Amino acid sequence: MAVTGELHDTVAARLQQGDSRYTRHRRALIEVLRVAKQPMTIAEILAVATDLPQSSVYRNLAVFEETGLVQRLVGAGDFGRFELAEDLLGHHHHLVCSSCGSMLDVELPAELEAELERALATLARRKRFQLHAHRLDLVGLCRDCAAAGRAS
Amino acid sequence: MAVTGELHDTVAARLQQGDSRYTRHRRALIEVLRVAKQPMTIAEILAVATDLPQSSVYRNLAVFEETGLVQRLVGAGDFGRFELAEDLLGHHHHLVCSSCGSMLDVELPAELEAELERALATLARRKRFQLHAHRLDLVGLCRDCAAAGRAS
DNA sequence: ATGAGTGCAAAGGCTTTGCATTAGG
DNA sequence: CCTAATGCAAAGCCTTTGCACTCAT
Repeated sequence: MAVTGELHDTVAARLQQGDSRYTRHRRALIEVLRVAKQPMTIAEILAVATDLPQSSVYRNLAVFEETGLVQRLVGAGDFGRFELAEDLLGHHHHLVCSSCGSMLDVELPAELEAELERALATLARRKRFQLHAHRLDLVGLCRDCAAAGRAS
Repeated sequence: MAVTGELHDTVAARLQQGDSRYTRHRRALIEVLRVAKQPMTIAEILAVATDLPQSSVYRNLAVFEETGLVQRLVGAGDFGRFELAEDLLGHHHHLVCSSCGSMLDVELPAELEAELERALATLARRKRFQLHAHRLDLVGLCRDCAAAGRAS
């Protein structure tokens, strides 16, 4: 969505609106998420950014989540995974590997996505549900795990 | 899907295949899930079945999950929710309330469901992903929370 | 300056486990 | 009978917090 350079400006601006500061650690955290090809667990983030103290990561992810800059997902394992929010990354869905727990971003064909949205809106209306968003995950084995032949 | 009476037989049979027993507690747990109109958290289960010790609930849900009789879901809050597996309950999706965390089962129009499945299969093939299942959640405000006007 | 952010370590809270006991088949 | 299941309480583990210090604006 936003160009690499723009991202940090967007984040900075959004944070300042809430009297929050865009500190070195926060910048590093956003950078980790930007570079990642997939939603990350906190453990993964800590492994990559060894200089970030655990508590800062937890606290800043919470701040980002409240600010709507980052969203928490849940894949196959039991841990949450974090990625940049959809308005920064664009709407998409996930390939969730039930063997290794990885999550990969994918986009639906625009046509289907549009039809799905229409249908869900209708369904929500019928159920008196105030629809804000939808999540669609494909669950199965990622390329690597399928090749490795493990089925767990 | 299965008629009420059949359910317990099905569960019993499935458990016996794995050298597991269908005990009083397990029966009670399945019954709680059967009666529930929506996926339940462990706290909710414990509140309803006050005679079930916590550790039994945890252990038995784990057993059921491994046996494929129950599946764990994650809604809006941070807790897992449990419901009978799809082959017992039928394929469906969820209305997830981001205010109160409740989850309600819903079915997609069969036509759309079929088309969605076709499209996802194609997508998976293209990504070399071995698709086993999909999850689709509608996120927003349930009828009650929307009426109450709370937006959190 | 001056309050948000940080860092360490302690506290918290849900979940899992150990072990002796009970009960299902 | 023999092994799985149970129940209590202890142990685990990820996450959250308290508090004094530091840095961004």
